[in-house]
Amino acid sequence: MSKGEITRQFIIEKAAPLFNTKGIAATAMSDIMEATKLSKGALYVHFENKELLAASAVDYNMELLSNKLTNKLNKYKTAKEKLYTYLDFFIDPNKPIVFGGCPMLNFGTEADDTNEIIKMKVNNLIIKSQKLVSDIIKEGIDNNEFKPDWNHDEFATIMFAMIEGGILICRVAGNNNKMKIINNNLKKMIAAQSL
Amino acid sequence: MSKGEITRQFIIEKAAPLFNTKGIAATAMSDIMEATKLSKGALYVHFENKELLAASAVDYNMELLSNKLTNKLNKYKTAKEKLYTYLDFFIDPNKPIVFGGCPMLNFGTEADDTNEIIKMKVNNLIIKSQKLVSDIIKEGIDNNEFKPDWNHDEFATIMFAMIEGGILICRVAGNNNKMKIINNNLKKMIAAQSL
Amino acid sequence: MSKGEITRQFIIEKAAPLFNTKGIAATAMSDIMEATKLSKGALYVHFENKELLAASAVDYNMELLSNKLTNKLNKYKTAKEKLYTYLDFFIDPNKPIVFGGCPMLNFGTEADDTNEIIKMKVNNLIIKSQKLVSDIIKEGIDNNEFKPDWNHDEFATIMFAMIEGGILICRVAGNNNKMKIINNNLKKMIAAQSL
Amino acid sequence: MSKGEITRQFIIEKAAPLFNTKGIAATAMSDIMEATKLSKGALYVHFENKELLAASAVDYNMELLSNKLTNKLNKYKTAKEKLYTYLDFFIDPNKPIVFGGCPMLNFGTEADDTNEIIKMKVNNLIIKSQKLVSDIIKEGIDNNEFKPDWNHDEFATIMFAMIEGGILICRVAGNNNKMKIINNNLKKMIAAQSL
DNA sequence: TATGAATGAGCCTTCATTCAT
DNA sequence: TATGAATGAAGGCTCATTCAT
Repeated sequence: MSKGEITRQFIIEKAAPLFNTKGIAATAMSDIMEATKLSKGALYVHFENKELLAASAVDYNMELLSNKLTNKLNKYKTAKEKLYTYLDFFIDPNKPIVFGGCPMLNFGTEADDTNEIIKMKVNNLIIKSQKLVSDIIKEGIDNNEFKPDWNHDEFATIMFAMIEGGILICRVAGNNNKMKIINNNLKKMIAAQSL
Repeated sequence: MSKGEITRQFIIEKAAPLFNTKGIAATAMSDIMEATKLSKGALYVHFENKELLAASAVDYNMELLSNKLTNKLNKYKTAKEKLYTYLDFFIDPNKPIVFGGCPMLNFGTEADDTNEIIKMKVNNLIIKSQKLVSDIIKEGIDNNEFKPDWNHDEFATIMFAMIEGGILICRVAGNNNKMKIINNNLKKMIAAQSL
Repeated sequence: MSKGEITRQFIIEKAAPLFNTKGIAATAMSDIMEATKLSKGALYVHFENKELLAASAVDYNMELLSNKLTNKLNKYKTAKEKLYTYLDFFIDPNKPIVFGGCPMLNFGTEADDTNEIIKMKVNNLIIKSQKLVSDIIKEGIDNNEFKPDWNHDEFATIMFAMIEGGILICRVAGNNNKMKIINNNLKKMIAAQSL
Repeated sequence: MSKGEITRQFIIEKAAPLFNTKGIAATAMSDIMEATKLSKGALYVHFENKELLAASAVDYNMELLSNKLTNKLNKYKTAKEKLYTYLDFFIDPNKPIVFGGCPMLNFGTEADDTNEIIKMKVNNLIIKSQKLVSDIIKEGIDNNEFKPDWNHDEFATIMFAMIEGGILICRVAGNNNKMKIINNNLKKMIAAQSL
């Protein structure tokens, strides 16, 4: 990695939590200057404008979430264990895995009406996330862990939606009570499909 | 309503969709001037600062949603009908009842880390929304529409979370496909508890 | 004149000599802030952007020149006197009537490749200037001051071009020697056509 | 020419039309980077700062004009032919010999109030240009082409001024109509002095 | 020589807010 | 109440220039 690439990556890593916390519009280039201790000009050496830096930060936040989740899931073998691990991964929205909370939720709601590029980035990960769950279940069906007629696609959607909704509820409430209920109920649904 | 109150209300009505669409940080007072065709000074006669105007706009958006929903629900008698109506009320997130989409989702994600007052406002409506569903079910249980052991509180949470998550998915996707699945599955869960 | 119009005019009057001296590109809004002792925001209350302010300053400089010239000319009756007065009006390019020198020359050369609007403004005054001279001669012909076959249109062009070229030479030289020669020769040409 | 000198010359050749078109103030080092495809550092190896590069570009533009003109003139023998060729050399200000138009006019008007060094460079060429014409006429007088009492110095000034003024008029107008008139009249004046 | 990362002053512009009218 | 002129901090961005490599 060249010096430029190192700095570029460094900027992204410092900017990502800012954007995910305050939002894109409310994060100023001067906030990123402060966080990186870099000069204004240095930021613009590596990013043509704020929008492109924000887009990179969105990517970074989403990849961070994806990678951390994938790493966790890879430690488990059975589909059921994987699904439970997935659910527990999101159990504490007030102490989130990615600083600032779920980037799909944060950037998705900020960008839906105003930023087509970021909207598409978020959409891609939302689709990928549901596919991940759906594929785990499919695997579980093939391994005779789950009932063969379980509609894995629909359940993946339901599970994803419930988790995101749960994150919203809990972050706004300031506690994770409702996520525990959601987590519990999803586990029950999974158990109900287990053989 | 005095003339002042009329103007104040007029400002809120024009500002509310702007805040709900662009977000609070990205909405400038000049945007509201343009939308209302009022002068800078006129805005500040009625609202001490942007934050208070934003707070009023948040209230307005949330009340608008609440009222429209309540009005719809009041047209139905049975709990089941009410629940189904509730679900169908959110069936089209890309042509939302409140311009800009669900204010709980929009303002909740923007405010969770940065604006305690708005965070609390959103939290109150989230709680109220779940209570509304929970109470409908309770009533249904009393009326022998639903099984008496249905955990109405938990279902209200699940239903709320799934709808909000569904809104996110659909607005970002640009289509309502996933909400149909969510709607369908929730109706099945309700039917499963019906007597 | 409303307060706003007064301020607007005041800004133009202070900005005009700056633009005419340094050029549009080299004149910063901060230069105008200093010259007017107004705040940055105040400037933008009255002018949408620098380009529009510059355009107004160009207009002002050109009108100033036009008006001063016209006033001078109006003091004389005969066409010959008017032409001589016109020539003497431009006799000292290093102490120009309009601060910074001839705006047609200054803005014309800066704008010809880069700013269509200003280019057109300058073109209009150049045409008007030649017409002014041409019309004076025509009047002189009608009054039997000048030979009837004098090509007044062509002479107006020649005279205008020679004056502008003379301004260039003299401003760059730092003295008015060459303008005296030009002035002299033009007067001889006029005398040669006099009856 | 060493490699360094080749690069230096290359930079000047690419920068010269930019400066002559946009003006010195409005031409950024980054414009020159783009035009040369050279790095920031490479530019500063060859030129201490923008001002010195601009000065070199001014020189280059003026020498280019001078050389092209001299080459043309050298093809002719008689003074009259030379004068006519000189005039025709400037017949099309909207498709100028030097890209961006006459550098004396462009840099003279930009520099007169702000840049003493460039002002002097322009002044030198203006003087030299007039001397060139004056010397041609002097030669013509010695060769009995022209009347011996023709004031060659004064005519050189008049001719130079008229051409520069004509360039201004035509570039701003976007057509060469007036230069044709100027060209024509100057030729008539020359013819009037021919034996 | 040449690169391009880094600087920081300065650019034009927008912002929320104040206040005389 | 309402206007809109005025403020000045802050916004995103560009500039000429420096310097380690």
